[in-house]
Amino acid sequence: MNSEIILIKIGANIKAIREAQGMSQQILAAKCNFEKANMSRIEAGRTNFTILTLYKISKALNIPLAGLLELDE
Amino acid sequence: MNSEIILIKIGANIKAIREAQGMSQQILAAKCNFEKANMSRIEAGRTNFTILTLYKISKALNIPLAGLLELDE
DNA sequence: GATAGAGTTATCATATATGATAACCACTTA
DNA sequence: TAAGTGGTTATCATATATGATAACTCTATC
Repeated sequence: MNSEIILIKIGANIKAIREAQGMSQQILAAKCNFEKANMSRIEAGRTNFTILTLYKISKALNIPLAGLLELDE
Repeated sequence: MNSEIILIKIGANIKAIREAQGMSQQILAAKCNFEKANMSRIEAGRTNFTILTLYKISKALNIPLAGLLELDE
């Protein structure tokens, strides 16, 4: 699996979990203390984000860190 | 749990898994295509590394991505 | 058709990850 | 003692993440 795909898959995971909670990108971004545009970038797999950004998101979604990285590799 | 601790814990996870496989930092770094000094930085929690770096390490250790992020949060 | 909410994209400045190199310490072994 | 292995730390240039802003589309609702 190449790099682009990894980021796209993880972004899709985040989006799916967010939507399952009925939360908007706007709100999720706010809980993470950044702008919705940045969340869009992450969910689309358009940035190779860091562990701490992943952590902020996991906290905001109230799920364990590892829960965002299911890739069926 | 604060940011510093997160990175230190994940670094410790990587180190523990690497050692369980009897692999040196040198070798693991080589499998990831970077220098041992960078692996040392990661294992010590001294850098907020990216998803793709995590992915390289998970591939090199032959474990799923999520396996590196167990934090008992 | 005007307003508002949700999401996307482009752009920018700034901070920091990345990859590399080199110097260093500790330990082992020839 | 010297050489090799494993790991750490500092430093550097370059690439890119981050956070913010603004402009835009689309959809729904008033």
